[in-house]
Amino acid sequence: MKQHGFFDENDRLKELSALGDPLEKLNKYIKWDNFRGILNKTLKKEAQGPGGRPPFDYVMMFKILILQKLYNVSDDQAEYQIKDRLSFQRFLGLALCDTVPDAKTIWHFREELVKANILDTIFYRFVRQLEEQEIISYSGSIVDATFVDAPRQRNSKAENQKIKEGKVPEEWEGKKKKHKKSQKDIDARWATKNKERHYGYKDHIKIDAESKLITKFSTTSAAVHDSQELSKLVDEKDNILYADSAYVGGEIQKCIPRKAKNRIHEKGYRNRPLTKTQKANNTRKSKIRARVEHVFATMTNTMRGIVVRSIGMARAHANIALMNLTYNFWRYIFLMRGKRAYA
DNA sequence: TCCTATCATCCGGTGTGATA
DNA sequence: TATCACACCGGATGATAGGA
Repeated sequence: MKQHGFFDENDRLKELSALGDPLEKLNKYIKWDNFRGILNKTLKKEAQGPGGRPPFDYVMMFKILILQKLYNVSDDQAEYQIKDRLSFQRFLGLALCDTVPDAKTIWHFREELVKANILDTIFYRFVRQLEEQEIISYSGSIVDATFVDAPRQRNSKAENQKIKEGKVPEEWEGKKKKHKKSQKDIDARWATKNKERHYGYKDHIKIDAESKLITKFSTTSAAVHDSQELSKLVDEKDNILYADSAYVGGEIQKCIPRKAKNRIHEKGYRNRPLTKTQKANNTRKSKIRARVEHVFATMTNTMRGIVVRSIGMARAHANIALMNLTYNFWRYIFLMRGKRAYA
């Protein structure tokens, strides 16, 4: 395992002064044992015989994945930081003398969850808990998307052309080249926004306007337009729907439930600019819609970036699900801690 | 002692930033 | 622009730990 400096002193001080001990609060407010059932059901294998080394506690392993998303650390870093930090050990319920899972064990655990495709189930199970507690009200919903940058590939033009066609370049095929193929992301795509180039995926989310909790999400490559995923995000629970002008269009209106009030921004066109009234309407809508930007800001600043380091859509989707779930945990402890009007 | 999950290590591969 | 060091991902395999 590699050990190297990752957190500088400023990080530590910032964390201590601004957040107190967030991990302690995560343990206080999140009922981790609620996830034990689904994790055991999915991961526990039938014993093939007597004996065998016992696996690490699945809930503890799951908490490690949340730690990784909260602090944006790799598997190797997670192993090192758990050994190094008492706050991490306390969060996981480990004593100083306890064995810490190897970086590869963490990788394998995540891989099992990806293969079983249960991170969505876990995410929506937590959303249901929040609905039952009436923390999510659906009095207003906001839809938006953000780029999730992935490691940029250095493919040749010909290789990129093949990938665009949905094929795998021949040079990556074959027994000898299986390592190369496993390192190549053929699902991530390029996209440009505000003259900035992005490579990777998109996290399309719907949040509850009042609590700023994520209630639904979907993932695509970065090249898919925001509006294409709207139908997957809206549902009958939505009463008022907010979104920016990227979601304007004839087909789009069809997927909005009839009872839902449409508060999507109006869009100006060439030779048909917005009127003063339309601009004023957009400004009024913006006051609510902007709340979704706070979600992305928390992910960028507090959770140290919206990125994935994995390869392929399945793993990226799992990592994005974990990221959204971690954000919801974070937001939940904030709401529970203050017990004050939502900021 | 057996069985098997996990560990340790190696290898192949990519991306990024510093430097010349 | 090329090269290098470093950090990291993903997979394979033999060794090891620990319960029955």
